[in-house]
Amino acid sequence: MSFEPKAHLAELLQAALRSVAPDHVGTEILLERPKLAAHGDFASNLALQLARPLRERPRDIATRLMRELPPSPWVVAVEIAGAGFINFRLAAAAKTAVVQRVLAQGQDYGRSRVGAGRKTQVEFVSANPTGPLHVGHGRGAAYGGSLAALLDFAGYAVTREYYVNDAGRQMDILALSCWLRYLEELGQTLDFPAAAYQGDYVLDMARQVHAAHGARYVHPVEALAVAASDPDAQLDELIRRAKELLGEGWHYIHQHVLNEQLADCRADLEEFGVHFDVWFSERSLYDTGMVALAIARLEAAGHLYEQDGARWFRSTAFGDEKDRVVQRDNGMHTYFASDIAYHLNKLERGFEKIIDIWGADHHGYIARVKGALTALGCDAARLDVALVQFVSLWRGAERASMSTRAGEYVTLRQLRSEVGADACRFFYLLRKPEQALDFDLELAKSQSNDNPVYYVQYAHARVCSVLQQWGGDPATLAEADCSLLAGSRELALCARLAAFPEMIDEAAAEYAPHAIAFHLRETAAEFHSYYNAERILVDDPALRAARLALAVAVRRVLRNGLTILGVSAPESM
RNA sequence: GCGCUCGUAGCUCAAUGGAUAGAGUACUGGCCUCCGAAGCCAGGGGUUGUGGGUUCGAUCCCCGCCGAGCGCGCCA
Repeated sequence: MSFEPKAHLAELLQAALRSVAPDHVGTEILLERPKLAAHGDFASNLALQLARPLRERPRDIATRLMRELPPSPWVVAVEIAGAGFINFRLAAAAKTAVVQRVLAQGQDYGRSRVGAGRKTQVEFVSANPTGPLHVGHGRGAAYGGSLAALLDFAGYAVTREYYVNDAGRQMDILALSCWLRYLEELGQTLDFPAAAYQGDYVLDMARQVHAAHGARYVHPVEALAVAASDPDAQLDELIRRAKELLGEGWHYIHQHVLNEQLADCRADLEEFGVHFDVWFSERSLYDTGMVALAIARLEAAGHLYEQDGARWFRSTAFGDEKDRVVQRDNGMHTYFASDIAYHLNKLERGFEKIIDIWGADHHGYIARVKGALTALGCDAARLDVALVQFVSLWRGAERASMSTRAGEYVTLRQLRSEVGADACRFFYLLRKPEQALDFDLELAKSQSNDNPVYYVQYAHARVCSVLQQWGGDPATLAEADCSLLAGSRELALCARLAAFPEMIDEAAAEYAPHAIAFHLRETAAEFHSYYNAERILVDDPALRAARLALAVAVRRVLRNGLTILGVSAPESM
């Protein structure tokens, strides 16, 4: 039986609407599950919505709608309440049928087709491969990974992509840092620039180069004596000389540090349960001429101009605050230029929707990227940018430093090892992305035992434990007579299970995986409550089977939800 | 100064424009001879920063103000 109460009620209301207000059949039929049991199993505000267009009192409209509702064996009562809500009470069988539905659909329960297989790309993390990921990246990883899984579950054809910034100055600085450490490692004395990367991982990479190639890349440090007007200029000059001195060797070191950092980053994310389908190289955009092509297209369309020796994109024509440089006076393209090419490339790959997940500090970028797409004749509405607010890390009352350059920050690895991957992901996802997050390490560590994730996992493990105790074959539960589930807690649980697919659709539409975390916590709470109030393994075989079926359905929903969140569903803990 | 995001219980956070704003945590008091007490039950806790506006109805939408974070580079 594939009967679904919500869809059924919507049909009944649609029929009544056709009869009562034929001119307004397009009115959206909304059905919600009331918070209060006194308001029935479903409520519709249809009469309230019609009040204005019909110029009639909501309660009068509700009365007429109610009179025109086709009779249904699944509905036992219809009431008008409050300002004009129509409240429905369902027959018990209509409520408990969800249990068999969950058992039959298994890991696909909750999966929907709203995405209609539309090609969708989620690009996230995309951190510069210049050092270990920190807790801020962790939030982006948790959010992006779960959002991608959520959209996949909702029927979109999702590609998970990481944009590798392997073409920029930051990579040059890392390569330089590695080489300077290498020279130190070989006994040379030099002033390691304060603006270079200080972290120990740079030293590790330098030792690898040493071990593999000995003194092959040694050059006299006298050539590196640079008069420092300012730190940035000093670095640029050092990079220039390093390239000159090393020749091909520079490319080797550059590639080496890139490979090392990417491998480290990928392993880190995989251990966090976050997988990417595509690692897209920024450099490839230059190598294949895509950047030049994109800029040429903007030029041809008349959106570029020269000023102060640089080439500018007139982004103010598309709502940006100021025009933006795409090519510097030294001939180098800006990061923005490759980003234009990248987004153009994304659309050319046939994605109907591209979702960028950025740190909140990049919000000023949205207008210029969308502007560039519009200027290129693309539909900028196909790009959605989801901003993730910052994570500030605290050790008790003390704020932890988060400087990548200085190498002083808490890494995602540290966080995972201290708090655990499951707890980390759940903690990240327990708030919506636009909310700033204070992550107190002391708190996360000391409270890891009553972290909400254990609450949900515990409910899952409990069901497993009961099944083990029972010892029967869960497959036989498909024949259980679920109409025996008549208790208020049992019916509440059934309603909770039935709401899972509805929640999935809403969460997907709003890019809000945190809604899953909250829903699972509520599901677990109702199960714990039920478990304490009633015994599942009762003597009566029929009732026992019905309760076991309900428990297995709860376990299934918990497992399906946790899977989307990237959190494990342990059988014991 | 301008722009983006945010402001909800002591603390951390929820709530497609809907009915009496909800959880967790902390605090107080109960529940294991009974399927896992990482659990359950009960209790107090709020002028949703503030002042207006829109309407049948606003935590949500609009405007002002206060406060916090971020951005405003030929860096990424």
